[in-house]
Amino acid sequence: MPETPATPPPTPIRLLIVDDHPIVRDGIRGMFTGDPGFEVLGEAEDGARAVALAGTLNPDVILMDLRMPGMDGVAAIKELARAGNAARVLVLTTYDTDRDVLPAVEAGATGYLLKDTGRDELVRAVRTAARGEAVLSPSVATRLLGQVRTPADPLSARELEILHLIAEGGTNREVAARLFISEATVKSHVLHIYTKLGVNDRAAAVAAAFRRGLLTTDGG
Amino acid sequence: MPETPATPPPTPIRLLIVDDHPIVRDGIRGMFTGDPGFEVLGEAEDGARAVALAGTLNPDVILMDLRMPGMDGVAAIKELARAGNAARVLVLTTYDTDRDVLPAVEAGATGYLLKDTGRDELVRAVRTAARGEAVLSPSVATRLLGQVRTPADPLSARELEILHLIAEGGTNREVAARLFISEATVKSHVLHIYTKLGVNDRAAAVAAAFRRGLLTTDGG
DNA sequence: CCGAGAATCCACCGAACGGTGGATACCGCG
DNA sequence: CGCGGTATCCACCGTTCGGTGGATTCTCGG
Repeated sequence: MPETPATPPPTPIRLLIVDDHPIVRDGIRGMFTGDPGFEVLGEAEDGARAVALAGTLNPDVILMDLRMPGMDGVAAIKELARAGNAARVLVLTTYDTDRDVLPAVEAGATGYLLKDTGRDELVRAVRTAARGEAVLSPSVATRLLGQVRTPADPLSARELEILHLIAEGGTNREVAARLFISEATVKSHVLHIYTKLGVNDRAAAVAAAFRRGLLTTDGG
Repeated sequence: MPETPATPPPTPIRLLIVDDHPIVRDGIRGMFTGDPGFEVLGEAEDGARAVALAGTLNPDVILMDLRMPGMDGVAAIKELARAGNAARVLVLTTYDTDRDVLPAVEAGATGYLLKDTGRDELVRAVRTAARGEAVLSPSVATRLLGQVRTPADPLSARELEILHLIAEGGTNREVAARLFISEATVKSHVLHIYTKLGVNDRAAAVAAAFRRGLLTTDGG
């Protein structure tokens, strides 16, 4: 079957891959290598390296992890915006907790996907992001909808500090002694924590905190 | 400098890659492709597929994720042992909670690594595992040492049930009404939970449960 | 300047918790 | 059969928690 006159091949979408895990970087690169619609410009293992490379290489889309040592993904997204870099940032990460999703979206990410995304879906998502259109994984979309309905108040530094001590089993009295404040003050903070997390007791507060990424299994 | 008479090239270590995330499978494969010391025989996205392929392909080492839909990694390791398959299983996963590490090790895994393992370390680990020697990431080794010192008692089904209700903020009285038992019974279970988790109050119990994988952020 | 939020603090009081020291019944295993 | 673990249940009591309804001071942004 004769073809219509050949049109020039479209300019490939140029990618930068940012992830602290070598396996993941290799996996992502492997998904796009060999596809003429994409060109992998380079890789970075943290946010600072990503910002530097983006300034040099001018990618169309940056596939960005969030939790990385040194400068994390959110900080990098902010820095890219501050520097006026035109690249679209597509977050690709394991975590869909509130603590991860919202800051990234607020920082300016064009998309947010989880690492269980299949190859075809990822390719489509990168194309969508390159056009400047938003792309969200279903669980992230659900979580954002939830946020629109019931916006969560962030805990203050002091409240977070007290939440950690509560999770270790500290009574209000022990927490007070630890922080050199009165037990009444601790109770005030505790009640504020409950209000913000929408719970009524310590156990539920701790659970909600884990689910929101405020407390983590690696103690940090 | 003249070389000694050439010895035949060593037989490559034959690998099977098992992970439900396409990105990760690609990444792992990319790490070994092109290295003449290894041959990637195939890939599987869950435990059942892994067992079937291992029976057909007879790999030397299986790189196995644990949390997968359908048959998970631990069940697959057990099934491989039951079938007398000689392949060494090197667990490669994101999670190092007690709930993940111990069952895998008990099921017969030769090694346990986390996905932040770099390429060189992973290659070394695969070689080690192929020789039948154990290989553990530092955090997993630490956790196993902790288990040897203070073996953890598993929570009974009832205790787990109550733990979930506590994490939702249920008082002992509410939990009792929910389960059609007396408040005294709930308190007995609660105290047993504390003893087994090594804590003294509900909040610490919930935190410990999340850290051990007994409670998870996806409600399951 | 004003208002909101964060941090600090108080008193009071009923509810709930944690600890103690028991008890019985059932099941599975050696 | 005996033992250990699980599930169920009790009474008592001191401690802690959660709720209520305040208060003051400081900082920051509009």
